[in-house]
Amino acid sequence: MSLREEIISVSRQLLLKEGFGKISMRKVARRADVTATSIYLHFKNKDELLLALVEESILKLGSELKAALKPDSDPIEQLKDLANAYIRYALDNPQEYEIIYMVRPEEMPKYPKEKFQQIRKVYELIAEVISRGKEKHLFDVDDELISAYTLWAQIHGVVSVVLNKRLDTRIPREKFLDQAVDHIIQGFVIQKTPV
Amino acid sequence: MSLREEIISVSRQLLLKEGFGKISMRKVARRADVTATSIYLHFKNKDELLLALVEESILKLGSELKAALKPDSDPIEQLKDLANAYIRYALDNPQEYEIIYMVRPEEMPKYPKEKFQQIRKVYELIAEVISRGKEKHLFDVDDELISAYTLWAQIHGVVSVVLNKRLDTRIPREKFLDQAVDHIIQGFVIQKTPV
DNA sequence: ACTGTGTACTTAACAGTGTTAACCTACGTT
DNA sequence: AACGTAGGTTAACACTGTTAAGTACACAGT
Repeated sequence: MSLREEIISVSRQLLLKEGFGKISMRKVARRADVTATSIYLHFKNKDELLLALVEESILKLGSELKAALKPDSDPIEQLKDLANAYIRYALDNPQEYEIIYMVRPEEMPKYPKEKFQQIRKVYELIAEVISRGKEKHLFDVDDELISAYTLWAQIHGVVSVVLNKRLDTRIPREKFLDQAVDHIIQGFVIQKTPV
Repeated sequence: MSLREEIISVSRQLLLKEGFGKISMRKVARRADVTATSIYLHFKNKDELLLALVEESILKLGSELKAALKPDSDPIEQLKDLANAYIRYALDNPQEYEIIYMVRPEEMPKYPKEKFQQIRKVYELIAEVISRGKEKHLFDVDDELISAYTLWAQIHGVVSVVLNKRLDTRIPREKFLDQAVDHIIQGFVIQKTPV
């Protein structure tokens, strides 16, 4: 294993054990049995190191979503499965999820798009499901890519409130999550009032 | 002005100018013309200082929402106004908004509830609108408090994606926000298919 | 008038942070 | 044999949050 890989592996361990906020160059270096400055031979700075972890986490999230997508279900069920898989991943792997949104390198705006093509693939996965539902006249959407982002954002918000411990203590977490998913999905489907 | 107030005021200035991540005890102290240790006479630690700023921001957000609520509109319109006011506040005051969600004191779980009663009032503002809509058979909700949290969470997610610059460059921001609000509101209303 | 108490502040220090400049050393190529 | 370079090192800079100990001063009780 190259030192670069070793550094990432050690950083990952630290991420899982203590969260991304407690990753420090010196701590990583110590566990990789090198000096802190050596890391700079393989990563431009700390942001780039963390970004490597972000990429890994996005990939993992993407594969979880892909695994949750049953190809024969109807689009509404598929969307629900995707939402629940997303929530499950986030709550089961809070550290790995958080780093995706919490790390914001300074140069983010002008960051090479290639780095984010993996995340686009995830969006397109959602967009496809929405497209299929639109064809079947199940979903009431205008632009499916925008809708995919909207769906993602809404679920992220729900997850984020739970992870940030901002949920009212009176509200049971599971009930909140279930009801949130219902509302979110309902925002996309065309509803037919049973006459 | 007491030193405590002066410290908060200076911290606020720093928050607005550089964001919450760049607030440091020594920087605050320097601008308040005292030493860093003096801050500890008025705040238990940095988290408590930041929490004071969080409270201020929540209060401000709350009053913006209250101002946006036209008492004579129908609940659907009211909900839309609240959502848009929320988004406007967050995008116009990113630093003040971010600190609300980004600061997570270690002892958050067991944090005194009183501190968060202001934010509860905001939730209850939303919950009331939802309740009124429920009475008028406009909204399809189970528990209105949970729905209020859900709505909040969804909007936060949408805002957060924009603020974190995670929005696809192909997607125009305004269109995304409009469509997101539409979807979110639609998730709450009972739709009647025009026969 | 003298002593004591408490408040509000300071200085000095600890243990850590990201990052850079300068240096060293071993290996592969010419 | 000489050179260049890849991959590491040490030392240092300028920060960070936080604590222990010390100081200066106002006010109260005797």
